[in-house]
Amino acid sequence: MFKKNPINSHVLRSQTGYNAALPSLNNGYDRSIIVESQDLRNAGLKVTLPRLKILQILERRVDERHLTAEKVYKILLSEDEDIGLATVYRVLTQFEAAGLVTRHHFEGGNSVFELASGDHHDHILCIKCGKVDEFTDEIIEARQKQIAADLGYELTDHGLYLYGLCPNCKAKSD
Amino acid sequence: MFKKNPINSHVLRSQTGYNAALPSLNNGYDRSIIVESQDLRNAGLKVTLPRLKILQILERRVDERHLTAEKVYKILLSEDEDIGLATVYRVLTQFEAAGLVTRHHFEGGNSVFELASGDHHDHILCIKCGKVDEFTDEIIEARQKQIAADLGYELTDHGLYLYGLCPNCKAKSD
DNA sequence: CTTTCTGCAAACTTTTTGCATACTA
DNA sequence: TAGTATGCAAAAAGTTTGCAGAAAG
Repeated sequence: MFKKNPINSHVLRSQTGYNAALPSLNNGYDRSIIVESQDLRNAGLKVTLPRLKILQILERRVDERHLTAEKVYKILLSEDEDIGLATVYRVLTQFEAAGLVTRHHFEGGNSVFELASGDHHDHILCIKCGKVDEFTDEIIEARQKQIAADLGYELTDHGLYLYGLCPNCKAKSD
Repeated sequence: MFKKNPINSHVLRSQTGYNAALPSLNNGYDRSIIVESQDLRNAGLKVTLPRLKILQILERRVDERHLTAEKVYKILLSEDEDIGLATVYRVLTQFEAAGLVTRHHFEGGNSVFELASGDHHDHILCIKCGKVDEFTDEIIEARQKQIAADLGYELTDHGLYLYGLCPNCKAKSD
């Protein structure tokens, strides 16, 4: 992996073998390397530094859960991780295949990735600031199923995207 | 425009001046050059051969209303039109700005263009053969507005995409 | 030790842009 | 004729891939 960052390499290596947490190496963010590592193993992926870091970045983003590959890459750079953009794409694609993350194609065409949270939800995006909120609606879900059935389709997936001005931007534009 | 196709250049030129239809030059598809030309003018666009041809292609596709720029380009090529891909992109973008076409980002990220038909509708796509059906549902529309309002958003647009197996593909996979 | 993974660079795909020439009105 | 549009080629932007070296198990 041509690492420049021995500390993080160590974090990774240290937990090999399912041993306990490493408080001294904890950077304040990753409180669950063990859990994350297990997530990776469960997904059939080897535990590697890039995968762990990317997974952590996705988990850490409680406020901005939708990230582009580029954004993930920049976050990695800002944390002095020497992980290539190609690897970010590969890892995110693997995560998607493993069901760990979901890929969306918001307006504009770029892929954005979001930690798969199990529960289905739809999105509403602010066209001005890019804010993304999530919601679910049983009525819409039910209608979708009905519509697919009426048209003779076997529904496998669906995406609902609402676009508009978020409360903040709406206030500013007044 | 560096035309190689004098016949079509002529079609275009002949109708300059709002004169009548040109049956002898009618290729069997474009029954309304005059109407289309007026559509372009109304959109604030000059009437040019590329714009006319692209508009006609979009209008002609009753069965497959959603085309990528690449697809439009290939159709043009197959009709011996000497129109560049860059122009196709430019024209489609202009059409979109003028409200003549709608741009979608179906799964996969590529832009697909569809003639704007005035009425709003959503899409259901076959993940196997690429078939696209359209539908509208008042209940869903109403819920969307309600959800946006509840979240404090001012709704400007929305897209609902259902993915599944169309009746044909479903039958085949049985 | 074997298999899998990663960094890098190069290839690809889709879309946009600059510029000289050609066309519309 | 003035101003806009187009073709071509080159540039961008986003994403994927080949390969040799490195890490995981």
